[in-house]
Amino acid sequence: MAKRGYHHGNLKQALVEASLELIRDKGPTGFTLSEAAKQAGVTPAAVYRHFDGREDLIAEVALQGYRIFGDLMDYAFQTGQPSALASFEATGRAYLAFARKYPGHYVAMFESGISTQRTPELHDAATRAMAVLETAAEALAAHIPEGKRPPPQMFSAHIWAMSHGVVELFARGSPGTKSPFPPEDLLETGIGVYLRGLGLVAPDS
Amino acid sequence: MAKRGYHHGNLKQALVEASLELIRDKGPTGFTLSEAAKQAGVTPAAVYRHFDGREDLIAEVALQGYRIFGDLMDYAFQTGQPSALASFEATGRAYLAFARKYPGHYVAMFESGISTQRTPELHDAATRAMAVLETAAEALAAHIPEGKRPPPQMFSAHIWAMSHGVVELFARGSPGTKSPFPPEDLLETGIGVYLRGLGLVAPDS
DNA sequence: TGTACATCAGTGAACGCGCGTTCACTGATGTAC
DNA sequence: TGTACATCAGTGAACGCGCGTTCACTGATGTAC
Repeated sequence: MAKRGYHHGNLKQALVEASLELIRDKGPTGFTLSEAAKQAGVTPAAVYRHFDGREDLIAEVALQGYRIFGDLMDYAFQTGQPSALASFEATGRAYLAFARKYPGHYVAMFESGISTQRTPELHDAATRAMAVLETAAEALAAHIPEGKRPPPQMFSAHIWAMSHGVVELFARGSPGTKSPFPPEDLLETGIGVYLRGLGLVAPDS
Repeated sequence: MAKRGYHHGNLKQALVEASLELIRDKGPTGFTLSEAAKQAGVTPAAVYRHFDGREDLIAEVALQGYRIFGDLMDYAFQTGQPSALASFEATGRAYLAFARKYPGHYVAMFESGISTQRTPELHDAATRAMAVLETAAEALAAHIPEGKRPPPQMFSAHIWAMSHGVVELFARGSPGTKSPFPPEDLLETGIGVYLRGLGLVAPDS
């Protein structure tokens, strides 16, 4: 793929991909700029042609992650249309699917400690991804009788929290905990019960 | 408190408390054995009189955390008795309360990457804490018509996941995200909707 | 009460290591004429 | 097509740093007699 020789050809992206693997395998703690450089076949100093340093490299990984995540959420949302309910459920599932499919990005985004406020770009990408879930929640809220309607931001937050919790506690090998159920089932049923609680699903489906 | 002089008097616990502060302030990444020693007013080498090394020190912090957590869960459970519902809700709330009140312990337990399998002691303490939530879930399950009763482990997992998600995403300053609502409210309403979905709370309470 | 001595919790110096970062440099590429 | 030269992406050596860990040691404590 990349031309090899004195000039790498596509070092920036090669570094991102090396970082992705390292972050996935060793966690954000274990990730080092030097090792990422080594894995890309290059001197640590070369990294500074493309990034401001270690943090900046992680931030780029996270940025790409948020963009992929946003695309995935968008796609899931579209998949469920025109049903507000189906769209909402699909976006919930997309969270877990993303964590599974892009573990390196996921860790860079949610476990590396980098702030989404770091750059406007990063903030935008993160906001956009979240906006999809909120849009889905708003559409769903329209189906709830006006008087008893909670703010849509609130239940998008609930679903986001449950998704995140399921991923952290049961889908990643975190504290050696054995998951009592497949995470996908757990999230599916959790969202199901929740939506029933909102009166959006028949009690006896 | 502690006698000062050549002999510290209570160095082991002093190290645990220094670690607690460091972990709280700098995260598990920023925590170093040397700095913990320094903060306890002692040479790094002195740490090895009481711990096998850096990891072992973190593990002790986590162990104490799990014990406090277990006690808190127990207490919350008792508080809600004899109502199964009240007990269950109280244990859910206890998770967030613990994270707020013991942030250093919380981080050591859930974000430091140490495994609960590390020692039998640690495993026992972690298991015991979780067992309280499961007991509460079992008692609650008895109130659900037998046919439509999901396994109690499943909804204790749901509540655990939502609690954990709320803490990680909204109660800790993690990715610079502004919480749209107070975490306590978010968790309270989230659990409320969920329990309604289980048919355990009247739809119009 | 006083002395001898074992125990043990600390010191402090040293280590090797890998880290992130800097710097002057050099080799490859691409463009102007 | 060929040469001169600017640009730029890499090298490699060096740095200072703080880390976790080890070791022989020493000072304080507490117990036996």
